[in-house]
Amino acid sequence: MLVKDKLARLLMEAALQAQQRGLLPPVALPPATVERPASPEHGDYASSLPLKLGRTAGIKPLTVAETLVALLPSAPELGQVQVASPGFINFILKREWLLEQVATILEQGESYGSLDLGQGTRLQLEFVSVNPTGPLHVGHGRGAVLGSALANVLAAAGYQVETEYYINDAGSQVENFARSLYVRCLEARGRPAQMPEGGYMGSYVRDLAQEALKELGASLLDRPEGEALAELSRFGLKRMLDAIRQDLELLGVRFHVWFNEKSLFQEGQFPKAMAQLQGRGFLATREGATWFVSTALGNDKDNVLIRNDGTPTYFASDIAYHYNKFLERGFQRVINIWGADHQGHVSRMKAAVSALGIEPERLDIIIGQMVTLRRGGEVVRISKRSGELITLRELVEEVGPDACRFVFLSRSAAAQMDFDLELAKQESPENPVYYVQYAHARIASILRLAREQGLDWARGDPLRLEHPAELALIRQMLLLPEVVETVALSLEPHHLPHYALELATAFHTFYKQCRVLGKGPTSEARLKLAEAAKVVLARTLHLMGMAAPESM
RNA sequence: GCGCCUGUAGCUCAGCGGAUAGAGCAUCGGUCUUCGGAACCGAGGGUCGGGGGUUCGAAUCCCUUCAGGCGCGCCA
Repeated sequence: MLVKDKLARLLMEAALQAQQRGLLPPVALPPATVERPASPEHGDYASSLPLKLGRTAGIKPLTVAETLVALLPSAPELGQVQVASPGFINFILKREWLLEQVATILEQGESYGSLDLGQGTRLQLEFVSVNPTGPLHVGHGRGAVLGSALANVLAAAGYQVETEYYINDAGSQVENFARSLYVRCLEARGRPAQMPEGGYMGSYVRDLAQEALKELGASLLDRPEGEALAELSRFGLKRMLDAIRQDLELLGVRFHVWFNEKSLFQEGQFPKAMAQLQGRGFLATREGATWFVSTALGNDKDNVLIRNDGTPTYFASDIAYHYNKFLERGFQRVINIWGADHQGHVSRMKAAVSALGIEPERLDIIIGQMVTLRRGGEVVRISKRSGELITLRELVEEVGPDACRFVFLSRSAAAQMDFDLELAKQESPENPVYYVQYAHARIASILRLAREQGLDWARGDPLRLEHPAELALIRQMLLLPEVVETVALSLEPHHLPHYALELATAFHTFYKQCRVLGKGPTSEARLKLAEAAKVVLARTLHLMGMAAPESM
């Protein structure tokens, strides 16, 4: 149990006691929130419960605070407890307990920070899911990093996580792509042709056309158009998907499952989902099309599911897809990470899910806002269907995967972000990314040296630690489980890099002030502390999907 | 026009009901005979876009207004 939760429980016990003894009126108790005060003068944890309770109880908050403190049960974690005006209770962790945690962390090793919050809940996390009709760009990278880090954290928080990439291989964009490719093939053989409306203009289509001709043979173009298109579609999709997979791999992003949209139709999910909607009265036929009556669920308009030419819309397959996630595969929770351009899709997807009879709370949709890419002062527009683009691959190759991950992660998904390529590169030596990794490498180096010098710190006793910088470092280390909880509950991984920075700072400060290597009990204790700090740093980096280097 | 997101230090961003608003970068000044200086210590820099309100208390909640982004397809 997290320390803050334990303190909250102690407070509740004290409050109940106070009510039983008639020291507090029997009013409803507000939740005993325990938070981390901004200033260290206010202790390790603080609660404003007396301020809240004071109002409803009609008693001076300061008096409430004193009453609660007097009745507070003792606990091994708990050192001093102070009352502060106008009605705060400040908790200071017991020094011995704090120091014992060094050993606890070393025992837990890489599992330090793990929680049982999810209790094995089966959770599916779907992200990236870019149409396989072009290379990944910078914005996709953001979603990829967000998703993979979140998957790590949710797994650490006790969820049974499955990550998935949804391949849109059935829609009209795929046809559009195949046709664009076809046109480029014709052109390459000196047979001018007209690009389709909204065709894919990127130069990669030309390159792909060359490859297609080489691989499939130029005779392809003499076959009936339908056959050629089908052939090119298969070829193009395969190539694009391979490229996408490789690009993601470069960023350290992998998926458990690559799910084909087509399979929804091949395996009968689609009609089942539609039947489900029909049976629950959410379908209507108008103007030759089949509509989802989302207005019945508070949406501002209905949406077409099956066009009057009989083909299903993207929304319709997405409904079948979610039918499959929840009802066929039985995930208890589903999280989708979408780009800002899917904003309008959110409320109707939620409506669709509840129309299928699934509690909409089981579906979370995270919208990752736009990434504006800059080279120096110049803004680079990213567009897939036309013009040139900065690919994710270029970005990763220029900046490196760890720096990419760190930068993407440190902004909240809801905020648009600027990614300045020049800065990210040029910044490298002064980059926060390296600052954190450097702390880890530094510890590794110290421990190496210690071993070379034949030092043995196995019996080092952390209870000997007393320097303020040592205690501050331990306090930072103890925060990791809370950060994991925060991220798992809020689905906001951006807390991770900020924590990593604070942890690294605490270590560097300690290192500067406290000589580690040497003989004697103090050194042995400090070596233990450094080793534990390394564990926490490594875990934090790994949760972010970054390397924890032994040397740099 | 309507919906969602965002306006916090020169720049990029945290903080999203609590006690003097934080970090990184940039700027300026120190540390420099010991374990990796990719480091440490310190300083300056802010009417938290503006205006109302709720509250003992608001950057944080509500209303309004301004600015930017993204949506509002029988595209995905």
